[in-house]
Amino acid sequence: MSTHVEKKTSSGGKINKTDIKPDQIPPRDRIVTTASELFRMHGIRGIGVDAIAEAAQTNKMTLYRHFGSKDELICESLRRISCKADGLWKELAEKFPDDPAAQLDGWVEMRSRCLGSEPEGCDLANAAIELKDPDHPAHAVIEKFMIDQRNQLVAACRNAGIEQAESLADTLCLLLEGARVSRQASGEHGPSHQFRQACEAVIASFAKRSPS
Amino acid sequence: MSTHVEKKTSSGGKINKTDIKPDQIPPRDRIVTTASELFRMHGIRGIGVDAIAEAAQTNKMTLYRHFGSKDELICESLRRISCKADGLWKELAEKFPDDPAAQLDGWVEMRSRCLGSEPEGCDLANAAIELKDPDHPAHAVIEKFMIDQRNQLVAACRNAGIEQAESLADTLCLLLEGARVSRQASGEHGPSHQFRQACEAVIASFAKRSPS
Amino acid sequence: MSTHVEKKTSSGGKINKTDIKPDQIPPRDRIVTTASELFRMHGIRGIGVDAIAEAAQTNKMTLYRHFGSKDELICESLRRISCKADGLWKELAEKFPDDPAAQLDGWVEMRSRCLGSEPEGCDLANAAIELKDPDHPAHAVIEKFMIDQRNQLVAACRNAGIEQAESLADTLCLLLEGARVSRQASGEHGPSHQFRQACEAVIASFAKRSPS
Amino acid sequence: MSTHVEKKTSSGGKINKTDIKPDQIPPRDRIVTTASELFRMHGIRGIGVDAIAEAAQTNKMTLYRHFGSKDELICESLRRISCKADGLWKELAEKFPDDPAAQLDGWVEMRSRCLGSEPEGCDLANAAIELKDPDHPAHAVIEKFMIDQRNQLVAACRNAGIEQAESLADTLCLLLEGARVSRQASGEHGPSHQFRQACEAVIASFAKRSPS
DNA sequence: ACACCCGGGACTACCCGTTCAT
DNA sequence: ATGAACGGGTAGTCCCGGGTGT
Repeated sequence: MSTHVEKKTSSGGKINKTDIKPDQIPPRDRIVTTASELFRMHGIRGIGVDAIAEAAQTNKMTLYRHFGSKDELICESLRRISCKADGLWKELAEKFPDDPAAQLDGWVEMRSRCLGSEPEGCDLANAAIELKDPDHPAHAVIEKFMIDQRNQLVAACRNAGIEQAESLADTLCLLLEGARVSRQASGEHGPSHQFRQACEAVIASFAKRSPS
Repeated sequence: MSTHVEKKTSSGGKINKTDIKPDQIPPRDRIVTTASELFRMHGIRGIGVDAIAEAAQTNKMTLYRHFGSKDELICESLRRISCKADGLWKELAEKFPDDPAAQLDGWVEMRSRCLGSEPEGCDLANAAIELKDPDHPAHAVIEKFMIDQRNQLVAACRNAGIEQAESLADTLCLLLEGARVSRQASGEHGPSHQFRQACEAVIASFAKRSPS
Repeated sequence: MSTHVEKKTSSGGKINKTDIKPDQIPPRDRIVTTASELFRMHGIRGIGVDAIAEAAQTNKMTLYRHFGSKDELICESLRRISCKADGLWKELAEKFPDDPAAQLDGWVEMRSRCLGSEPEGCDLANAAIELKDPDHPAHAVIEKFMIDQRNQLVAACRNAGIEQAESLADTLCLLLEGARVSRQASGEHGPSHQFRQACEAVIASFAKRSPS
Repeated sequence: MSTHVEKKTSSGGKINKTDIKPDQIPPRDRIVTTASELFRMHGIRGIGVDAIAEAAQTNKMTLYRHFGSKDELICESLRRISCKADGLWKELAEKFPDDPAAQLDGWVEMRSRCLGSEPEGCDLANAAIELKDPDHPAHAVIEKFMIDQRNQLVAACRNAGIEQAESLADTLCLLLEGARVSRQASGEHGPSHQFRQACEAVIASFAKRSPS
């Protein structure tokens, strides 16, 4: 497992056009970012702190001064990811102000596109599956994230005038998680391709029941 | 066995032929069964061949004579599980002969009950998530299983008179996988509790569109 | 540990620093001590490195890092035991200072008591019997030990004023080894019970011949 | 176990003494003899049934038909050896008829010579040391042998007019066993060279106390 | 920032006692 | 009756993991 740490984000994400040094960003951030990426690629158990430190262009000791244990790093990594996911709703709100239904549709659209571009599925859900031990501190992070996601979805549904917002939100959660895991297990031509249509159908079905 | 200190033959002597034999079942089966269970409990990466051999009341060498590698054992274990899952459809067919709609409902019912009793979700899907390496031989097994499952679901839908059987089957797949992973990530009070209602609603929705 | 299923770090998390630490003593010492005990109980050939490592609360690799081979471990174990036996003479010298005859009697007394409390006999002698291969490195350790033991016995005899110190020492050696092996072959009611009286008689006999 | 002893005669049913074949002796005997020798050379645990069968110019199956288990073979081997040892006393009785004292001296002489020619010591005692498990059937054989040996020594002593025959016999036993084990642990120049003199001195000492 | 330690997982080669198919 | 196969086991190797002291 050599370094091979080239940032593939020249196309999207962090644009660092000004920095010649890749390490202008503080080590802590570099470590978390690198860790997240490697966790996603190889699984949490599949990558070691050694490789993370090396890929982050630092050393194990610095890593341990910042995090104390791999478990802490895992948690921090998951926390960051969940923050980034939160930002997504703000984007939608900005993109479709005063149009909750469009926000909901936008969510489906966005998630649907992610299914193609991010075949690794949901990092948080994957972590939950990989970390069987229910006492692992990551589970708290995961659970909180899941609740937040659902709440935001519920809010979006409610704003969109859906009466049974909770039910719809739950259903959409199931479809999303299902599509993500199905993407990993069955490939891109499996049931996950049905995600968008299923969402739209379900939303339509719930909207019908609700007096708009 | 803590220290293997009890020898059986040259030092232990006696062994009346009626020695405790908890293992009428051949070692190979014991190993696969035990492995499946331990994989489910601790994850594939979370359990070692040594522990499997010990739990199967045999030793590492016998394990390796039968399987050659842990990867082979993983594949065999997944194959068994997928066989068992196949049997499930036969059960439904026997239980509701000549009533395809009831079979479909029975599937929902059965899956719904499993969600409560088997919090570890789908072993195959979990394995797909844990085994990131796309070249891992297990992926072939998993993919085949997923296709089979989907096909059987498609057939059931079609038999039940659904016109867009593929779409419904895919949607149900998504809901099921989603519910299973959500069960692990969010606990039993998360979106997974919505599985049954969602399935029923979706089935009803598809049935409506199909002129039976 | 039956299944090693309890992981410590990545899945177990928490580990408060005050984790149960029954092992202030370094692994190397634990291994040697444990090995000595298990060798004594089950014979050198009767116990495996795996069982030793497990009983020493470590693993095979650590064992091999410290010793390189089971044979080395055997040698080290025997060396330790022979050191402990050396300390015995110091005890006697401290207990009976300036009274060589009492030291000799004390030796008989002590050995006699050991016959009852340590039915496994002399580890070094047993090892010599079990390890038939004369090229085994343990034989050097054993031989050195035997010579040392005899020399100390000779010195004690000489200090006690015995003229034919070598002969007496050899005879006492024979009686001791004989008693120890007889203890194992014939039980505690066999000839070994005669050890003390035989020693005393022999000592008296040699003392008589020596004009003090 | 079914066929006991096959007929070894090459022609008809007569016992043909003109054996050209070296394996005129029945397989069972060959096996036991070979086993005894190999056990003595490599230790009981140090040799396998495979090697025994091969050395006895037969195969494992035949061995197992005759003995059922290695443990049985061990026992039989030890039984034979103990028989041979019994014969030794008869020899002495024939050699020195009506002279018990000479028989005792002869015993010492003979044992002393054996110490030089048989460096492996007493097979029975060695077996007792190697087979730590007290439940091993061999221990019964060993114990019986030891008792017999002691009894015969006691009888010889008593016949020689020793009053404290038991004490002397026990002492001689200790010296013999001690010499044998010392021979293995310390080599031929160790305390075992003192065996003869020690025996003679002890006998003389006991004889003195007894009114001849 | 390096080297080190302990731990452990996967795997190999070989042996032993026993049974079975031939 | 003979060799192959089986179930069990042990010594030993390699590599990587997390964590610590320097």
